[in-house]
Amino acid sequence: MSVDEQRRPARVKRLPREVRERQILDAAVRVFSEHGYHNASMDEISEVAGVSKPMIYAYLGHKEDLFAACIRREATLLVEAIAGGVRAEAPPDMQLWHGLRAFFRFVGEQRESWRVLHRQATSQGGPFSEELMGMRGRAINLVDALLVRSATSHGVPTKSTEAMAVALVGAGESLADWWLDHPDVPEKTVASWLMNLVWMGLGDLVDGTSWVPTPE
Amino acid sequence: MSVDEQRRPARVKRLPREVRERQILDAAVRVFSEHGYHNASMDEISEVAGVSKPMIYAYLGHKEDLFAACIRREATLLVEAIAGGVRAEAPPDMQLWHGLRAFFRFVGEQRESWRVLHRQATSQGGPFSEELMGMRGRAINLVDALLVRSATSHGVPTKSTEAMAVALVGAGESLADWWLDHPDVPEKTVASWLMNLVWMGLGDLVDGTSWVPTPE
Amino acid sequence: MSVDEQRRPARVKRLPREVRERQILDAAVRVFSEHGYHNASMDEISEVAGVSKPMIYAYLGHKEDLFAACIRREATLLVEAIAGGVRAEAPPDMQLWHGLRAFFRFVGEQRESWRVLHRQATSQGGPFSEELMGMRGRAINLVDALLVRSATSHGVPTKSTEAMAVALVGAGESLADWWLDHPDVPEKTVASWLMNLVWMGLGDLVDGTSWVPTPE
Amino acid sequence: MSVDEQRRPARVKRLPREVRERQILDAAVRVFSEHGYHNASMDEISEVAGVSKPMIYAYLGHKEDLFAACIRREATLLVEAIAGGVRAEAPPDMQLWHGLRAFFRFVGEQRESWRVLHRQATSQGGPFSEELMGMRGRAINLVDALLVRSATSHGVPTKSTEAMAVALVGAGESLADWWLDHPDVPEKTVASWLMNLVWMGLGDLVDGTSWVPTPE
DNA sequence: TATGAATGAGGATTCATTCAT
DNA sequence: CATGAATGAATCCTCATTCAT
Repeated sequence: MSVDEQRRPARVKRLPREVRERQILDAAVRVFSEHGYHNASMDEISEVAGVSKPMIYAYLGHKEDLFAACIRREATLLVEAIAGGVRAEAPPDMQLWHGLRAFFRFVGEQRESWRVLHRQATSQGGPFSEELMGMRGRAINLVDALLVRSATSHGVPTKSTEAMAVALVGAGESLADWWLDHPDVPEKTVASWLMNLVWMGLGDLVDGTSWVPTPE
Repeated sequence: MSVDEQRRPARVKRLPREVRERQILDAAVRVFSEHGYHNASMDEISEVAGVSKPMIYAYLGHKEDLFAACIRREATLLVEAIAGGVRAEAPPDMQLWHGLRAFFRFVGEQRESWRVLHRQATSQGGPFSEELMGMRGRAINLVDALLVRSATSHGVPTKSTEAMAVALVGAGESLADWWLDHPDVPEKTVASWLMNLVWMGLGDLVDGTSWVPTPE
Repeated sequence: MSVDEQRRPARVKRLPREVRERQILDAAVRVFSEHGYHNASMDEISEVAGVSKPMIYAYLGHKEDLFAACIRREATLLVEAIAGGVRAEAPPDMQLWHGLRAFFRFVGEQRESWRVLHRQATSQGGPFSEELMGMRGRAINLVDALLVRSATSHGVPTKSTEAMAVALVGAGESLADWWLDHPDVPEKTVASWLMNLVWMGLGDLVDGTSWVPTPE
Repeated sequence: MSVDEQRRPARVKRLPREVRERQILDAAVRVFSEHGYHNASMDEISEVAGVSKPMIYAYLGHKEDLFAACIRREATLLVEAIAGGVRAEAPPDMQLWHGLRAFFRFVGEQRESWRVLHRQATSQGGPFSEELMGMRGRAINLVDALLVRSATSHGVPTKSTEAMAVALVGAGESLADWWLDHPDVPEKTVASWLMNLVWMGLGDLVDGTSWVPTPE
């Protein structure tokens, strides 16, 4: 089996639309993830997908639409993966823990998806940000909700929780990237590092402890 | 004074090379930050710089080189800003605190620089990553060093410090972005949020406390 | 009944060929008239016709053929309309008069047809000109015949009649276009304007009067 | 001298902008006139002009702009030609006569220009119509003014003059086209035919004579 | 008979880049 | 030192046209 056959689906004729759409999206994710949005050419995507360009345009629209479709699909997968990992009835810390593990598992298994979501979508302005920032925002809200729940259950003011959530999501993204370059570290370990950072760092939300600069 | 005159330096002839280079870099940072690397055109840069394109090529090379030069300059400024804020003789926590404040001050004051560094450079593959990732790496190392010093001084193993540093830098970036959209929050507040997250979260490095999942 | 149903024939299966062809031609005339030959897409025609593209090709051939068929049909209608208006036994002037009235009636009632014939067909080079120019030529010949008959019956030379006929047809076309933008003018009025111009202008054919430049 | 050299200007380097613009417009008129707006490709224009496509875009903008520029230039030439032929102090009939002669002279000498103006521009909807219809409108107004002057100076109502002018312009266009296919007829002859048609046909404006249908 | 699926081929447009002055 | 003039090389996108069912 040649490399080409590995990379390109054997060019099969007359498939139902649904299948072709998936083929195209797969190819697009691969190519966008590899070259970035701008350097990815519709030509290469069509070649990788084993489909002619007109089909891409017919089924998924312009380059922007195609990219948005990629993001939408991958982001949905990610969110579902995380949601699938969390147990709603568990206490807040366990919820966060399972969410983190699901997140890192996703990143580990779907490298290309993650790269498209994090690297590419974040940096493109305009129409994509909306699509993606929506997803990111949902993630942040989720974490935020967790923090608020923890905090209020301890009678602590919640003013900074949104910012905290933002910080944590950023930490997670950054760590995920780092992990991609250090594949030897087991997923559980990375997750536990972040969990510790997060949970301990949120001590002040829980017990009111906080660091304050010593007056100079 | 017209808007144009504000934006474009009056086209003066026969300036020394040094000056021209600064003009060009200023323009490039502005344009890259506004449109992103790919959508920035050399034409616009030359126009904004008030310098003809051949000059740009003569002084700063191809588009990639120019972009790298922008990043190099801005990243250096950022690193210097941070370094300038830190006092070497202070205890680790105060060093981190001052570093954070300097970082947020830079972000607040040099929005365009920050956008180029964070948004643009991160997403471009290839030659820029190297340039930028180098800088980012240096920041991470700095934080790492701090963590290591704290940890070792308490006899705690240091295996995870690099990852921790990565996470913290990510949290900082993410928070900085968030802050750009919430300008009402004072710089000191944002910094203290992150400081608390960081410092408390690092508790385990210092005193061995850590969160562990309850066995299910 | 929705707008779509008004515009598109309900997609019925297994119609006799004749009916399908009419559906297609109707749609084609509509679309060509609206967008012009080049900007009309086979896709839109097939959609408007409520028929799949392969049917169009099977029944009416390539785009050019289809366009030619449109022109042929509409031109035939126009010629028939005019012929139907003329009474062969009437004197030349009354024949012209009735022909003109029939012509303007057609233009007023079949705007789309007229637009396809005049605007689109005229400007497309190549295969259409032939089809259309044939029709136009027939119209011109008709007028020409009338002029010749009038002239010879007065013993006047007929050298310029063809050119005169051409001029008159052009005047009619131009006036018809103008009329489309001035719908308040009654058809009879427009017709009489042109009739007067024509008939009086042909005075020289009839009685030998003519305008000659005064020697300078 | 080869055919190519005849057709394409020898590719000369580094000409001033003005010259290049004229070269490009010349080529564009030629190509548009030959293939029509839609079938004319920017590639062919650039080739005929002996200039690369980017120059065309830099100097004259998009295809639409280029076409509009062609029309504007040619229409201006035509109008100037006619204006140059008319003597303002002459009586109305002589003015019309000289205008007609100038018009036919222009058509005879600038076949390509005429084809672009009449065939192409007329049929393209949208942006061109405006440009051209403006010119055509001016021509019509000119004729109209002449008619009005003649009519009022004879105390005749002027209601239909605009329509008459439209008809006459249409007759002129049509006759000009016909003439292109009958080059043996001398220009003066064609002009006089039209002049007679016009002037005699306008008799009713002047002396109140008119044709009326005999009641049936 | 009728169509959803598929594509070859070509067209407009835009840049980064470089001469020649 | 400085630039107006010029282009090669892509890229996105669309459309008429045709299989295979």
